[in-house]
Amino acid sequence: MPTDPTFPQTLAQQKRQSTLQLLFKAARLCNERALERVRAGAPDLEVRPAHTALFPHIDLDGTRITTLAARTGITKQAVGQLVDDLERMGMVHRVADPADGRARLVCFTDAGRQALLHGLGVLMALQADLARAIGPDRMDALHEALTALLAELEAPR
Amino acid sequence: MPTDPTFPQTLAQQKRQSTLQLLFKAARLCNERALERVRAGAPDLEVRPAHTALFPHIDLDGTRITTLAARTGITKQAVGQLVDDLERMGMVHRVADPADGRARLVCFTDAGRQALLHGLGVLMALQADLARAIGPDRMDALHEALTALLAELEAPR
DNA sequence: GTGAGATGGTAAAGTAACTTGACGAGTTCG
DNA sequence: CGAACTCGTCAAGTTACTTTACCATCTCAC
Repeated sequence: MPTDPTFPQTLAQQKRQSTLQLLFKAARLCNERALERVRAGAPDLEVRPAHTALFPHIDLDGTRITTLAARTGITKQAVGQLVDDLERMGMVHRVADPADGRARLVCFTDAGRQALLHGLGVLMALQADLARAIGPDRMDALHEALTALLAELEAPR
Repeated sequence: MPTDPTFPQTLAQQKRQSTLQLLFKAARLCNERALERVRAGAPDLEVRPAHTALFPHIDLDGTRITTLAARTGITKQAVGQLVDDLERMGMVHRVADPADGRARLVCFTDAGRQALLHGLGVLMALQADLARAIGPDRMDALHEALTALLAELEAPR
């Protein structure tokens, strides 16, 4: 019984909600769902959202902290902290970069690679479930529109 | 499997990126863009993303903290903190709820209403720009797909 | 080759945006 | 009336970052 049954005139409830607001909300909820499922599959897993956001940017043959920072759009210090966590969990390890004495490469361990595949599977399963719910055509349209949107958003200005 | 040459180098580099990953990225970038524009319009504005997220849920005739918490999906304590900030900035004020001695209604000040309209305008302008860039049809499809997706995501389980 | 700067990474502390837990004042209902 | 619930706040903790400062290494012009 959260609120009165009559719809309040908040600006969140205009006749046609802003598409961008929909986008924000959908992203938040999808993220929540995916994490729920990951945790359901591995109850004592202490990998947090920030860590999973890093995973897809680590190359299989290792990636520098600085590169990861550039790819994710956060500072190298922040990446360093996340890598510290992941190293403690045994998901990645740092190895010296043979090409540069200053640099170190963040590499997956076997456990890390396995977790990566598991996470990817969960994401794809969630996507499949959602596609079934809203119809594959809508999901395709969503994919197409988002691809175009990202091309525009990432375009140099 | 990791040595299989067809295995993607990083998850971000698959041939067809996960639609959900696209969704996450698009949301993040849109949010960034919108904030950029708001700040460009009002350089010394100290309203932060968390505050703006609260704005659209405040009814014009006032809303309780508890109601705001339910609408935004965060705790009432967190809402209380945000309202403290907004009150200090002169955007909202708390008035006693005549219907319930425990409750207080969060109401906009004139300055708050003005800021609300400004922010909404920025969001709509960004959306219009993006629609022009990717084509109105794609934007409509995006809107339609997201609406369906949200209906599914918010459905009680 | 060598010194000036750029680059890779770490350390420490601060901040934003939350959370959990405890609690007192006010309301509703059996 | 009293028990149970609800509204809001205070306090402390957590997550996910950031800014500032710093050293080690590399690159390049001279």
